Amino acid sequence: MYEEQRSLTLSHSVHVTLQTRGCRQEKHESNLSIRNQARETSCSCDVMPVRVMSEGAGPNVQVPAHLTRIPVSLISISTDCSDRTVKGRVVHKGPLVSQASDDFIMKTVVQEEDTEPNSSSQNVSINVFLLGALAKDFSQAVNQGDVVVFSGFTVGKSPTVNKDKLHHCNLQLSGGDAFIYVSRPPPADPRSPRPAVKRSSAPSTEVSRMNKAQKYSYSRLDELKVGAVVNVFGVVIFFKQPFKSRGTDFCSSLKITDQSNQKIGCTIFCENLDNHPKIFQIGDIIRMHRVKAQLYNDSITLVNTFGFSVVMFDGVQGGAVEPRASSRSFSFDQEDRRVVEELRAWAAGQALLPPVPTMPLSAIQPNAYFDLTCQLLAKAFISSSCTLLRVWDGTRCAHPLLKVTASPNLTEGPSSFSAERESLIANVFVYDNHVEFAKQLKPGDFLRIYNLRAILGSSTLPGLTNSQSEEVNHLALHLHGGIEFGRGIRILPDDCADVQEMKRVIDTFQQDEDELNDSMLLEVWSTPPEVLGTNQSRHRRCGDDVQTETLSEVKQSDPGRVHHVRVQLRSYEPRRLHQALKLYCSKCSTMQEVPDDELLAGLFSEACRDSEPCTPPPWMLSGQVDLASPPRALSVHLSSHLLYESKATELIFIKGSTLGETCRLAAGYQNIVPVMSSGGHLTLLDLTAPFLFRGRKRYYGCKRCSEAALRDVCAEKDEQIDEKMVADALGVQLLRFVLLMKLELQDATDTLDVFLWRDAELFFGVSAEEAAANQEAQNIVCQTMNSLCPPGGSAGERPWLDVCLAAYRLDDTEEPNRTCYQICDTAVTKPSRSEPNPA
DNA sequence: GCTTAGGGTTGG
Repeated sequence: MYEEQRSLTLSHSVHVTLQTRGCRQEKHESNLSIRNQARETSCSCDVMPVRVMSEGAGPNVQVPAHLTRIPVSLISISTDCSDRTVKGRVVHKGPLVSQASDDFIMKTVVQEEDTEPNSSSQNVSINVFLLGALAKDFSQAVNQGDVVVFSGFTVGKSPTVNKDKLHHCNLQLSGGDAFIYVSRPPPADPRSPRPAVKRSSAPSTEVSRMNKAQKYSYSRLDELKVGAVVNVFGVVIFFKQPFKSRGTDFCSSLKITDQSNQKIGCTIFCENLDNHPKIFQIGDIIRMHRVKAQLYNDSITLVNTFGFSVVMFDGVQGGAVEPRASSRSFSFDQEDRRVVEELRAWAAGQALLPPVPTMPLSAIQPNAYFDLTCQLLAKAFISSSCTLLRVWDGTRCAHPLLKVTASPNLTEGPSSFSAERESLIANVFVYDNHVEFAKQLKPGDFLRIYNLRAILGSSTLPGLTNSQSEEVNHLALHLHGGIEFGRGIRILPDDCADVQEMKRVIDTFQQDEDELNDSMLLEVWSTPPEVLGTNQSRHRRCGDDVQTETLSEVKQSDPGRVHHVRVQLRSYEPRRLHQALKLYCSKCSTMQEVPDDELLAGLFSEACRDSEPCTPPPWMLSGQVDLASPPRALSVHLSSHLLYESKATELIFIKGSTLGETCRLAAGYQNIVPVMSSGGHLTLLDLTAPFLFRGRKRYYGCKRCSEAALRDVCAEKDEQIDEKMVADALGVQLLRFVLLMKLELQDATDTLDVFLWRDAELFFGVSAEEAAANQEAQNIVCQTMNSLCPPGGSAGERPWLDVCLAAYRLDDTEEPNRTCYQICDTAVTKPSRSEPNPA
């Protein structure tokens, strides 16, 4: 046991940095840098989106270190391209096309040169579209034949793949996050076949002359001309969640208005859901670039065209103006802020409020239609056209809510909750097309469900038993099939204001709820992650050569590998430390709860009850200790063997003490073994209780693997009596304290549930045994979790972590294909002030 | 390859 622990704490292939900068900060910084960009363009090359690097030369512009290159052949629609670069030679440079005044577009083709020799040319040549000022810049600064590195791009499906036989995707660059790095051979090389670009190390001779940050001009909704490609702002007065069209794309349908009072329908087709506007509610403000005005039924509608981008803003007056973009790169400046605030002020005076209000569960009325912001706790299969979502928002509905019990094997998430929590849970039946969407929802997700209907009575509900038919006056919620009235479900980000508000309510409730979490956890973890604990997988350690991957990439990989990820901790279970402590038997690989003091106190008082005289074994010396309050006698037994070695008091067997008394005695003696009389013999207590107390530490034995009996402990004179020696003598298989937590990791691409178990001690820098016994160790664990996931904090307040994950398949006959993940070789290091922020 | 949708007074 100790050797294993030692090997854990001495494992030093550690890979964690706790970056001190959170998302929220990052957002502000990035806004700041965009503003700086406008201000500093004349004096600094650092902020120019097209930069020239001289290969192998001095202190030149460099591609920021946090960006990693992705081979062109690996690019797909689903690739997460944040922090990715693409490198290639410019093999074609198209003309600079002016779309509108001061808005340009340009196509170039780059070819990757240093890829696998057997890659086909189709895989390594890719179309790149440059939009806005970047296009103009590129046309001036870059020549055919130059090697360029792109970052801050988005990936789209190439519509010309059959014609040009190039890569099936294209790259699109526009706005503040997109950068192009141009590298040229060092000027010292006289044999360069291409015209030498004069360049010294001084940035003032930058080849690119950066224009001012792109200025977009926006059309009012009453001045749209059929056929024109325009940029617009508007207030959303109707919207549908994106739905699958009969064509290749998802379609978002919405209607917007502005100060002109024109109401304009908009249709957005995008194959990738991420590129659709993130509209949360009516009243949100939308900014669209490059939409085309078309005529339909004598009215103008707006449809997205090439280079389309959309950004949403909350419409509430006085709130922060935070862009909610649907593309990695977008522009945003003070001018945008001003327009948003003007629209907010104007809309506040209009009757644009939703016809269907968003309301908490506490406000819903029978038969009403409403939007609900809630957290998903569990979902259950009802039928192929109906799924049950069990949700709550922390408020109590004024009407009794229908209780639904779904079969645990058809349920994702806990199949039951505490009575208190059950009384707050609303059952939402979602039908037809929403069933498909509901598949991607995970317990814990924050949702907004649009156009829900509250209905009394259960007689017609699917999947309910007769015993529930008496609940005729109970409310159930229904999300009917179809997309009319904006019916649908949306996952809300954690940092959304409404979610934050709801979390505050939920947290208050959760603090009162406690012991039941444990049974929930056991349900979630029906299989403890023991597989990794075996020696055969010990070699799966991480190495420095492992590249950082996104969570979505990790999920797509086969198990059996180690991954490096950069993630935030979205949530974790259990919230209380004592529930994370478990007892683990390394012999039979089972895990069990640590019994609580109430249970133990009962066992001790039970053990006191049998007061019939008993014969101690012959090797024992017996005596009595008289207690004053309450007045009674404890029998004390010592080993005669140890007495002979002058170590008699180093191991004391005690009979008749309460749990509290045993603990107090343990503070003064090295080893206390509680015993009891049973059938005229002295025996150990049931192994649910600790068989040994040493100071504040308690040691437990495995009921399954122990053959416990009272036997003498034979220690040599200078030998220390420890728990291992006592356990060996008594035939007890020692259980080891372990920490077991389930962490929900998150990055831009996905979320992933992982266990923290095998290397939990390394992670916290604390042994589980210490955490079970001493407050300081407990504080370290709690403080660590609080710093990684501040209670009530938004995503922006959570640090980014570099974590090593082992993916493995469960050796479980019930779920043979379930892949599990565990954090390994990862230690949390305290953020140091001197640590520089990455660029 | 250049479409797809184009809100509409609401079930289980």
